[in-house]
Amino acid sequence: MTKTYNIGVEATMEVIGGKWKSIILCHLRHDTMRTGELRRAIPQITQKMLTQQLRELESDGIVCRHVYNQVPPKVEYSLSERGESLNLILNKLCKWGEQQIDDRRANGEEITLLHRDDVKLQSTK
Amino acid sequence: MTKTYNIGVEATMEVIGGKWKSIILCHLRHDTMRTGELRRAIPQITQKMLTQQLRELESDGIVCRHVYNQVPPKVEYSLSERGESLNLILNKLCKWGEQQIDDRRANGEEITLLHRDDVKLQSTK
DNA sequence: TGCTGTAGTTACCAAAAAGTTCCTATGGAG
DNA sequence: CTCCATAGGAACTTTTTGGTAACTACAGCA
Repeated sequence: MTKTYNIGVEATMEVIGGKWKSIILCHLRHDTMRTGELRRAIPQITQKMLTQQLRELESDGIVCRHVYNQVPPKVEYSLSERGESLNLILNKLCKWGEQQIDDRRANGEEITLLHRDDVKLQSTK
Repeated sequence: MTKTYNIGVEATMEVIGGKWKSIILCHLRHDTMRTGELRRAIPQITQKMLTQQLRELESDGIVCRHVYNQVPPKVEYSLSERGESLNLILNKLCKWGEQQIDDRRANGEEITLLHRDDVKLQSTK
């Protein structure tokens, strides 16, 4: 009945794993975003997956959902404090991937990165 | 035909995502390990998944596979140079998860972490 | 009146990931 | 001779994850 993890990384991947969550979180690093903005920022995601993943992130305490009571609906998402604590990790995950893509292209692979991240790595302190 | 990523983190998660890969990699941070050692270190993994994930990590250039030509067989796995470049990220993924587990337990959840990571975070330089 | 944009739900289906079971080969221990 | 440990493979099933299409509500606009 007690939830058991063997190693910390399991708990982390439970939160940021899956096809979409880390991507959504990377976008939310910069701004608070509306549902439609997120959908346009992640063109391949469907409305269903976007909502579903955001709901899970919300119930894990990673993102905040702010509903404006108006029609047509307006809902904004942003990183919670707990979500912000992932910023450094998200930055590094982006950078590492960019580096691999560069390496692979230098190696002759046909591979493209559409949006390079311009976030400066914060110091680890 | 050209492989396209929208954001760096996609490429990273392609490599370390899934239920087992990040766990395997965390264990290999410390030592070169034999197949059986890994299997014992990750009790819930099956032989099949272990082999499969290690093969994928190998073909992504993250781990090295060293086969000793002897009977009974002996095979060792270790992080490649590219794999080592994930060390800092893996450490942070572990630490973040541990922190969350602590928070959740402090919050009354029944939750256990069997193996706390004792790796010191390296400086980012 | 009918169309648009918004955020979301639902039922259903497909694909990917993971799990189960049984199989291989062989030197050495007893 | 039999059994063990080792690393892995093959066939198959189950579970999880992701995708499709059709639907809601309502203000604003022409």
